[in-house]
Amino acid sequence: MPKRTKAEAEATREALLDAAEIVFLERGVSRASLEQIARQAGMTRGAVYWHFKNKSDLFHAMLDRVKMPLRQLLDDVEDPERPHAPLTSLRLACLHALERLQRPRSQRVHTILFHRCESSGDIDMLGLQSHLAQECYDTMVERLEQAQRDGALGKDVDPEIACRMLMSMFGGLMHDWLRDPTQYALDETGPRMIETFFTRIAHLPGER
Amino acid sequence: MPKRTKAEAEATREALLDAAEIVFLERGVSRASLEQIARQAGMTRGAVYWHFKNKSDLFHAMLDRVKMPLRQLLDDVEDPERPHAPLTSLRLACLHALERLQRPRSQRVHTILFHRCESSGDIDMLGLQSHLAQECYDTMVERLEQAQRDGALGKDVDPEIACRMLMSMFGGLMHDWLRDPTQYALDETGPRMIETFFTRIAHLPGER
DNA sequence: GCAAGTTTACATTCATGTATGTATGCCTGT
DNA sequence: ACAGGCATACATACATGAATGTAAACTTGC
Repeated sequence: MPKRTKAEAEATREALLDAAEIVFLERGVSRASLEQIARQAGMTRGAVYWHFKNKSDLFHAMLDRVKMPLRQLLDDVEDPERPHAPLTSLRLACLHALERLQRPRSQRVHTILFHRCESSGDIDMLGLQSHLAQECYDTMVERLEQAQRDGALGKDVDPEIACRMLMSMFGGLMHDWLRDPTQYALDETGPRMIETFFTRIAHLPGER
Repeated sequence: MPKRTKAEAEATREALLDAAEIVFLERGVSRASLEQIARQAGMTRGAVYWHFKNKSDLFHAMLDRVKMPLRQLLDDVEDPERPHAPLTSLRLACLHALERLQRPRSQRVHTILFHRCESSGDIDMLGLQSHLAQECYDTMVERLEQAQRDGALGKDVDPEIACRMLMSMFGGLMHDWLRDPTQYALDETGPRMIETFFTRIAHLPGER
């Protein structure tokens, strides 16, 4: 029964993306065939090739549905009326990101990114990740330097090093937890890690 | 000119593993064909199938050449005559691991593990990683609990949380740096991150 | 009726595994 | 010590299957 209405066509496009998430997740991106994805969505490969140029295009379209730059995370937690201290902003943004990560779609896609795909040739995970990381680094280091000027950072804590620590810790946390979400409760352990990091990196009461 | 001496056969086996590292690295594990690996080693697929059961077997053999459990790292830095404080042991082990990571073979293989392979079906990265991580967690948490009993840990620092933080940070550091080793000098930034972590997680002078 | 959306059919490529060929190293008996 | 004989260490050839991309057919909204 080909040729649906325009809205139905858009629905099959979404169904194909949903299917891609499922199949990529359980078979891995490279072993997943477009045939399997199409069947998962109740379609045939023809539908895939109509909506997407090829597997790589489908993959990137899937990513676009969950993209969320740090900038936006910060905007979400920042109130233009009463701005937070820079460390507070970063901390809240991290907590917010943790919450989002647990949303089913976000969790699926990030699991795929970390554990179910390899960077090579037509996908180029590295360029994508590097770009994201650079942007993240720039905005974070900015806040941390401000925090230092405010005297909010521990005296021997270098902003750039703290920035790398936070990025590595957060990325590593995602990596570890997504590998096996049953090993610990992210919504308990995650926040405690974030809290401990910011508490300890900050200028402590009693510290000279 | 087939049929080499026993020593030569072992040499071709090593050559095949070297070739696998190179081809896996630049093409990704799934896109790498045994043909390409064999040619990289100056052999044919026959040689590969003689020495290894299939690609998965070859892959695991490649991993076996760089395996280094945390236990061994700790043994390397610990002097049975004069044992270190637990936090010192962990710190030294981390630094030692960073050094090893920069060795060409280790760097290549870990880059493959983090960025050039996907967990699915006959490879099962997840089981492998989970096992490693669990072992790592257990031995680290042990030391951190000892550190806490010694009063060496900051008063609001939970050993299990600190353990996850360190593991995530270290794993994230590897992940980030291996993605693009030119972005920063690991032998500068790495140690400074480790130092900052242990300094700040430890009980600080002046802390109540 | 025309074009959007989807199916079916087909041609091509490519990796895998296996089976077979083959020359050489190694060993054993004498 | 050396002459078979056998297992080793590969190379080559082939059969198979699976995935891709494209072209053509079909079906329905507008």
